[in-house]
Amino acid sequence: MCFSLQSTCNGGQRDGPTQGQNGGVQRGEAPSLSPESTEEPRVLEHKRTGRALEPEKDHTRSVSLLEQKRKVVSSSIDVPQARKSEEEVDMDKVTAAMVLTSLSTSPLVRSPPVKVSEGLNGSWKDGGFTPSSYSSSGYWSWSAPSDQSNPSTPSPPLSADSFKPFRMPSLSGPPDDNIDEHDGNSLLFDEPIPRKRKNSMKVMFKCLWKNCGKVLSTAAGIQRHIRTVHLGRNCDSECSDGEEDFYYTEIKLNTDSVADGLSSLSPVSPSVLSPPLGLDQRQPDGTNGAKNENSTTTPLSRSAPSALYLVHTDHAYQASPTHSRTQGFGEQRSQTIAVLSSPPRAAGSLRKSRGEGKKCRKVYGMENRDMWCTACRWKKACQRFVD
DNA sequence: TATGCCGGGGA
DNA sequence: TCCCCGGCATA
Repeated sequence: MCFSLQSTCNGGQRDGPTQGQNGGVQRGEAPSLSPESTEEPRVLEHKRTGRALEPEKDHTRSVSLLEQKRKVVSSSIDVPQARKSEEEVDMDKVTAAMVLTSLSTSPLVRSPPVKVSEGLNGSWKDGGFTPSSYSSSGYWSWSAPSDQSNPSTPSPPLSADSFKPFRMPSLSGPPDDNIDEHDGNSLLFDEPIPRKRKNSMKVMFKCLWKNCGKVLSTAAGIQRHIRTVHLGRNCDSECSDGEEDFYYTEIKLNTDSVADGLSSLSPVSPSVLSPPLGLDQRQPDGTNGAKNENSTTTPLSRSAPSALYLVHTDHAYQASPTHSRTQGFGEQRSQTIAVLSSPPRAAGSLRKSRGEGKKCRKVYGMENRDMWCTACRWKKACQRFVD
């Protein structure tokens, strides 16, 4: 954005020792250096120095010309009274038009609407913000017109480094960067980080049905999907027993670390979060045996990029007691989810819990290692003192 | 930190 | 297959 305002950008260096030498630009002299930037510095100087009140001059000049016209007309034309009043009516119209025109071009009038409705490009350019606040480190900032009366208004305290990556794209960026001035100030200069963090996690709901993996943004949507597509129920959620709760999972996408979270979670991508195979291996009565644990967890854990997203486990236990018949699966899924949150190495292995009983090591001690069972010597599961 | 033991590698 | 060990999970 500094391309056509290079001189102005340099001139914006307030504290640098080379101010006025870097490019030979002093603030306030920018208008004479770049033909393309004549309007912005003019507005810039408008309040600060009072030297260049071009819009108001124009306004005054217009009114003066109008007055002269009126005088000329009224004096040079000797018309009948009726004709004269008609002339006056015309002149009144012209006057009104001129006044309106002048008012509409006056920056004092235009500024407030600029703050609300205009985009950033028009804002600073037309007087809403000044290019003089372009910092020496090369980042745009701005100040409200009311601040322009103080030439020494310091730059915002926020370091420009943290501000640049977010601010610059906004000039041509998405609409949500089109923030109003106050919001922008608070966002950019006060606490931008919490705001960003707030938006950095995106909660999605992923269907766990085999070969589906559909991802929806709402729980209701995924429930409806499961109910209608997989469970074959065409009724509303009223007739649901909540079984669909077990066929989707809630995932949190960290949009900070995932460049394009949804692209990696394409509904047709089975590599990200494979639906639990155990789902289709449900026993006829709808329950799942623990024997499905291995077949369920292994493919999930091996393929899940657990570093990229977190699996929210809360609703895994939100099932009402009426879901007790699927509790086995609930437990299985909770284990699956835990696996997803773990490093890939630990996944897939259902490491049996550490035995409580004394093992050869404890019984015989390290000094009597030759008395250990073979398994213990080999650091395998003890065969002598089996739990 | 100590212990149990899985997974993997070398012989 | 035997043997050993790195490394992880758990108490």
